[in-house]
Amino acid sequence: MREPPAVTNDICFCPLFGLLDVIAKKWALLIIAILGNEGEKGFNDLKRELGCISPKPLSDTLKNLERIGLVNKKIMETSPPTVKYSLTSDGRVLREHLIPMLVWISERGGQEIPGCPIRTGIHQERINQPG
Amino acid sequence: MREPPAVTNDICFCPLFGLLDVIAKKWALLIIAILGNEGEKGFNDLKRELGCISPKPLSDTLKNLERIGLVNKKIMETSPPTVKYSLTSDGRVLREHLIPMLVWISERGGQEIPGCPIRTGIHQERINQPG
DNA sequence: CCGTATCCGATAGGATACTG
DNA sequence: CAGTATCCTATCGGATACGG
Repeated sequence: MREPPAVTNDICFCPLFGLLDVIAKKWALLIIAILGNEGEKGFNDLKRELGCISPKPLSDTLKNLERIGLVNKKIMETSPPTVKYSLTSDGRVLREHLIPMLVWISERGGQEIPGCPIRTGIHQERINQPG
Repeated sequence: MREPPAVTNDICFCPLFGLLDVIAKKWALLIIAILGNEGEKGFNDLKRELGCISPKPLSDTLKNLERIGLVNKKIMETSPPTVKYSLTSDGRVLREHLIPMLVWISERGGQEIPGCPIRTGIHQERINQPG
């Protein structure tokens, strides 16, 4: 990115970029939305609910979300070890802001993709339950 | 993207992707936020306010936002012609959902970038005025 | 079950120069 | 002023195979 504006009077959005660089991506937003449902989820739970994501972008996104403190990863010492992802408290706050936006987007209607068992919109009850 | 899930019981997020593919990017979100301030803006107004964006991504993003009906482009037949970008009514609705999220993000604090005249947060009055 | 490794294609996005 | 053109790099993200 080019040097930020030098003049002090200018507004600079850099304070937003630490988070925006991670969450302003479709998978990240959906993961935050989904993680608030029904408590903790495993890697493959998420993969299944997202429907069409490859393991690599899911893994990458989860690591980034964990790094910036929105997602918590818990490893239980069972055998085999059980892994559970959940939102941190910050993640839950962010989600509260995010959900109305996603609901509106889904209600406005999106792209129809051939072969997709499309819904008229996201089922609000699926993304609006307390985490 | 891989084929969406075939089983009807599965949730599919495809309805979200038409919009998400465009707006789930840092520049798009900031442009929607800024365009709601102080009425219409020209290309270089936006460029200046965004602070560190190259003309190509700005041009690309504006075209995408216009294509999906969130941004309106008006060309006035002055000489030289005057171009003004503004939010459509849908764009304004989306922005209403977006702003609280951006404000929270900026208040939580982001990345400190060397050379950036960083603020403790976005000035809420700058992104919260009626469009 | 939970990923990592690898490879690959598509695209976001930056720098710069230039045009009407 | 409002972009377009060109080139380039980085990264997003998919597919598949594999390992703990």
